[in-house]
Amino acid sequence: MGNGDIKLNNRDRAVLMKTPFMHGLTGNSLVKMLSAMSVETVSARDLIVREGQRAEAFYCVLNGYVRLYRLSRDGRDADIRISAPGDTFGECMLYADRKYPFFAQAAETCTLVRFDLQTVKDLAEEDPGISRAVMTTLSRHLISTMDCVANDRLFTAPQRVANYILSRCPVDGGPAAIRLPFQKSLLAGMLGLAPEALSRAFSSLRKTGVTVRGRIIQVVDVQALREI
Amino acid sequence: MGNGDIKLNNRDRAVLMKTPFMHGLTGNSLVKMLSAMSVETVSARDLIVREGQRAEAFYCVLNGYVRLYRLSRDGRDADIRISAPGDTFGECMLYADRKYPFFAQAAETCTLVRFDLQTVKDLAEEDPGISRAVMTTLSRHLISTMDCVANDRLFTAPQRVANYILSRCPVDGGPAAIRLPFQKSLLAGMLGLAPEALSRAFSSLRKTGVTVRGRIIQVVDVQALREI
DNA sequence: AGCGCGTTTTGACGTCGATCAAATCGTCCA
DNA sequence: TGGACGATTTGATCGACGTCAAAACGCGCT
Repeated sequence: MGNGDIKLNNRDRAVLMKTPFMHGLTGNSLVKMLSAMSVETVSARDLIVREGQRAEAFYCVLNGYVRLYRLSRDGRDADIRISAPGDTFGECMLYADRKYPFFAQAAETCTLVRFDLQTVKDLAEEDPGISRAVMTTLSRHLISTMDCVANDRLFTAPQRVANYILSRCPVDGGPAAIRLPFQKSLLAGMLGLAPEALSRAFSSLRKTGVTVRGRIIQVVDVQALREI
Repeated sequence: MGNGDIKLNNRDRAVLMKTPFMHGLTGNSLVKMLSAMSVETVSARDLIVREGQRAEAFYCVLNGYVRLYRLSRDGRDADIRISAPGDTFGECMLYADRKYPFFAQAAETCTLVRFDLQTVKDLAEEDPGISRAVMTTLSRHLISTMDCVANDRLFTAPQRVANYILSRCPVDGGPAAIRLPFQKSLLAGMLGLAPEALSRAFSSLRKTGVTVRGRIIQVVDVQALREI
């Protein structure tokens, strides 16, 4: 703890500084915040937090992707959220139960910043800027999680995949190509699908002009995807 | 606006005062908060907010139930959350987009308190107690919405119904009876089911000792429900 | 360029839940 | 108490998605 961001490379530092937690911090608050932070590197498949474990920290992803999920008694798992670089997770524990309500697992090698919950909570009492950062982050997460519920309940697999593609496409209506930033199995979990269902959804989108080769997705007509 | 809580009956006032927004407020903040509030009564099926509408307020339910939902292009709707007495909704707009991401509809006649977003936002800057209330509420909503995603993805209809019953049963393991506080169709939407599916889930629970008559649900053995 | 392993795709099949329609139930009112 | 109306249940059918197994692919390695 307390080793600050000294070891961060430029890219990681830039990601961290763009988060609301670090963005507009004044001198003294910044110093204190740095003392509440430490940097961690975890390997693919490592567990970062366990459901039911007492919560003492929340995390910011600098590099890689983290899978938040829950298990059923018979061992099946369901993803709740995928945290990308710049995202935090576990910040909902600042003002709630003491136990994590999910597992967090590194989907690949990840660089994380760990924030001590109690310290940040204390800081938030003094610095409205930090409170604001917490509220902003919580609000966004709440809204995106509500989106997730609505998507699951309203849309079929091909529609959810189309929505995902659209969310990563430039806004114009013409052709586009995107590169998935992670494995398809992770995308499947993110959309609440089995990998096989994701694969079938992609092939059902071929007739709408979607071509998939490895992680590259090409779209003939972005506008047409919207009509699905 | 600004008519305060003068018109509230005792029950409604008690509900309001138990919310984190009003609970520990000091004199001056309390006065200001009161000036940001107004009381509204809405009839069954009235829309309280519309998706896409510019957000200028959030709400606290004092009486009745409010359905937050989204529509698909072809007119189907999906519930995202049911707000019960004591719950707030729309508070995620304090630090996020300006447009509501859902519709809110009174499921029955409701009494609500309307909070002006900008005023509360300004108040939160000065009063850490208010910030704390916002963060507490957002955290709880985020966690319960994550629970919702996990439930949808992990459990079948009968399991979700069993979970709901258990969440409203006294903790001990023996027999119990509960009364649904709303129509079954609302419960169905809450659990992400069609009303017919809820009905079938109830009847599939008969073999586990669950009896339903109108809004009364009787459970022979609470412990047995947990094993489903 | 060829090999080898983990990921993804495809096929076959079963189950769950949505949908539509019709019957029944509950509750409110006169 | 008898209706009447909306809510709920039941039945029949269908489509979407999960699961398991096997084939194909992609990618990194030498």
